Parts: sequence; structure tokens; C-alpha cells
Amino acid sequence: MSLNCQDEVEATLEVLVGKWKLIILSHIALNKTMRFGEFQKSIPDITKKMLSSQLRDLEYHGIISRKVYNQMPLKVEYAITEYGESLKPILDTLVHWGKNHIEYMSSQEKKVVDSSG
Amino acid sequence: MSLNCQDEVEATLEVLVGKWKLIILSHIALNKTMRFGEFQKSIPDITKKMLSSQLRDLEYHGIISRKVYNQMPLKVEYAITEYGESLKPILDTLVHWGKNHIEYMSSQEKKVVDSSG
DNA sequence: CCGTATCCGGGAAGATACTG
DNA sequence: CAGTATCTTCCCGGATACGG
Repeated sequence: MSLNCQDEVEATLEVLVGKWKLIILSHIALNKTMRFGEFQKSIPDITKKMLSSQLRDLEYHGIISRKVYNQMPLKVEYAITEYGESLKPILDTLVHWGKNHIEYMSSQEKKVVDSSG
Repeated sequence: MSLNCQDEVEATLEVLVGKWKLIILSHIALNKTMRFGEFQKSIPDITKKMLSSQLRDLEYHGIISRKVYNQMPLKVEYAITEYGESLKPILDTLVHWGKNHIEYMSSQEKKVVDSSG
């Protein structure tokens, strides 16, 4: 057995690496199923190219599924898989820490303002 | 209040982004305090430059501290801060998921082998 | 022993135009 | 509506050499 956990962390990072994957997951984890255009509305700064490639990566790793409805206008629905749901604890800890970190940073800001006044 | 948690995830990612930060953290979280050379031994693939820059980033964000001992040969000790300890739940979930993911992948491998035989 | 300085390539990511 | 194709830009991260 390994004493440190480098391999495990790296294995996870391989799936989650990329500027937008965790952002995408934070949205689809809440909505269960989302369309391409819904992602674009939810994440205004992402380009179609990046959204497309990140979704493909996540699909490749079995985190999300992609279903095409053969109708006009075209409709594609992305859903989080059961395996993808297993990432929720990671998302939760990230959100929790981020929330605290945002508060922490704004409190640091105030300190700087106070000490300068 | 926000319904999705994009800001929180992004805030966390800003601190943890970079090829090596979570790897570094997975080591120092266990050892509490580590020297520069110990990191290099533990993470053979990292270059001095990357190690140095990632450590500086982490120090800047208050995750680790840096203490220089004015002696020859030079000795520098990095320690995880209390704030850095608050990242442990993230590390734990990453390790836990990675462990499961590694098993999952090796089981998929076997399936492929079986179905081809 | 613990880094920094400098140079550089390659991949990540953006902009834009086009397609079924 | 849901992407792909193409071109370009940027900067992360590697290699190497040098400094305190």
C-alpha cells in the first residue's frame, strides 16, 4: 500500500483537469440534465469550442451522457451519469471551501482598509 | 443567494489551479512539515522551478508557510497552515474518488480482455 | 542546500466563420 | 439548435545554467 496518495489524486485530476470541467459539473449536478444552450447561458464566458471539448472529455470518462433527439430544431441533452454523481462529494467540498474562502478574502480586504485609514 | 455554485468553485480553483499544487498538498498534509529537497524526492517528476513557483503560490494564498533557518547548509521548512488544513476534506474526497476510479478502470480493462478472449 | 534567471516549445484556450 | 474547422494567441511548464 502507498503511504502518500499521489496516484489517487492524479487519477482524479486526470478526469477533472481543464478550465471548465468542474464549473460544468457544478451546473449539471444540480439540474441533472441540461442542453448545450443551457450551458452557454449558465456559463457566459465559455466558448462553444471549449464547452464542446470539455463535454466530450466528461462523456469519455463516463461522467456525463449525451442523448440526441432527432427533431428540428436539433435537441441534445446532457445528463450526469450515476458514476458522475459519485463526484458530488468532491463538488460539495469545493463549494464549501470556496464559500468560506470568499468570506475569508473579503474579511482580509476589510482589515487592509481599516489599517490604512 | 446563488442557486448554482459557480463562484465558489471558481474561488477554490483559483487557489488550487496548477499541475502540482494538489500533489504537493497531498504530501505536506501528511507530513505537516517538509523541506524543499523532501518534496523533490517525493515528487521526482517536478522541476525545481515548478516546485518553487507552486510553493510560492500556496504561500501567497496562506495555505503553507515558509521558514528559513540561517545555517549552513541552508535549511528551509515548509509547513501546512491551519488555513491549509481546511483543504483536507477536499484532498480526502479526491483521494477517495481516485482510489475508486483506479479500481473502476482496472475492472473495465478486465472486461475488455474477457470480451476479446 | 535552496532556490532564481533565462530561454523556449507545445498545448490550452480564444475568435471567427461555417455546417447539418 | 448544436456543434465543427481553422487560425491565432497566450502562458504554463520543461531544460538548463547560474547565484546566495
